[in-house]
Amino acid sequence: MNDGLPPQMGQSLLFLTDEQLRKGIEAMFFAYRGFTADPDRILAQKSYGRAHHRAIHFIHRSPGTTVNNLLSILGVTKQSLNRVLRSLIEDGLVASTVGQRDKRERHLHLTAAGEALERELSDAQRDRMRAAYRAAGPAAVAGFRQVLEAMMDEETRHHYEAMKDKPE
Amino acid sequence: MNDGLPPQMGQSLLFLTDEQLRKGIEAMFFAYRGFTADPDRILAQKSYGRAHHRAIHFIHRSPGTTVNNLLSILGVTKQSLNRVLRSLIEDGLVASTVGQRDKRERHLHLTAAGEALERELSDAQRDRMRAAYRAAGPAAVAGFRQVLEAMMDEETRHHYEAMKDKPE
DNA sequence: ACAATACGTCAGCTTTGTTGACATTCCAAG
DNA sequence: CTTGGAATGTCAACAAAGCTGACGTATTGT
Repeated sequence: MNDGLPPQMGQSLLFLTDEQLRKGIEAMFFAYRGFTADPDRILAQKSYGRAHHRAIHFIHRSPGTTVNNLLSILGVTKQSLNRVLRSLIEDGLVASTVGQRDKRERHLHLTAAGEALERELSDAQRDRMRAAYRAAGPAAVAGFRQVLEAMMDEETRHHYEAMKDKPE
Repeated sequence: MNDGLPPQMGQSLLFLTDEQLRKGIEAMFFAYRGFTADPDRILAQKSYGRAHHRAIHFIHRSPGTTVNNLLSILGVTKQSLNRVLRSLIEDGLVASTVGQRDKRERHLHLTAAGEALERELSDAQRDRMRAAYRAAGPAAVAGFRQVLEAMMDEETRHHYEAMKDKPE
């Protein structure tokens, strides 16, 4: 339990040592690779990338979302998103419809084919997540989420909270 | 507490619902942005990228490591790593010395300037990590680490475990 | 009428990943 | 001892996906 740390250090602060923080940083780096590995394999077969996955995920989560809204969630430029979106629309995975109230807006939806790919990707990602959750147990999962939420940028956390409690 | 889930579901498995898994997936995505944001800002000023940060981090952790070893830790191709390494060597942040036993190998070390940048980057990253840890508390941090470790690939976890307990 | 907004696009650049080809070095089989 | 294959690392060229900047168009709202 003792990591060779100064015994005069308050016992309750041992988890804030540089050593503990470094382990957390490396865990984050290595875990993120695992987190993306399974979807990446599926995407590579279809010559898509992670950018496509992100767009598909959030269009699925917020059907009818506008380009601008997606932009601020993903935190990329419109030129960058547009490249991805264009290929998804051309391939018939995403439908873009002109807004009724405001005709400048485009509302984005997944087509049946888009939903199918979304399910394939999220199934793969959830499988790994489920295995990790099951191995770690409910208390660990609660801590996991707490730390991740505390790690987000202020603005990012707003996006996260906003879609946190949407019904499936 | 009840998320609108079927009441006949075992109480202990509520954390494994698709809904909970999706929240974890999104938390992971958003948190990783925060995780890299501070170092990214520093790196941009010096016209380096995340790849440079990763190389610097692991050379700092394992001084004298070979290119091949670094390769398997980072999980990229040697050509990709080489480009990054070359610029770091040209800029005098990394020293590459021919192996004594095996002259094919190059042993990598950080120079004084390299150590200085490493410290600047890891200080920035640790600050955010520390704030998150402090906000979440020691129990949450333990759970955080447990879930991340369970999320890694088998081979990746070996790399993680191997450098987990090295002295600073 | 006019400024602001939402979206799309063109051009060009950077980072960071990829494959392919190649030089050097080591080691082991013949 | 030589020689051929494996291992290590480098150079070249290409692709994905991010970026900035400029511009066009349609629509909205003042």
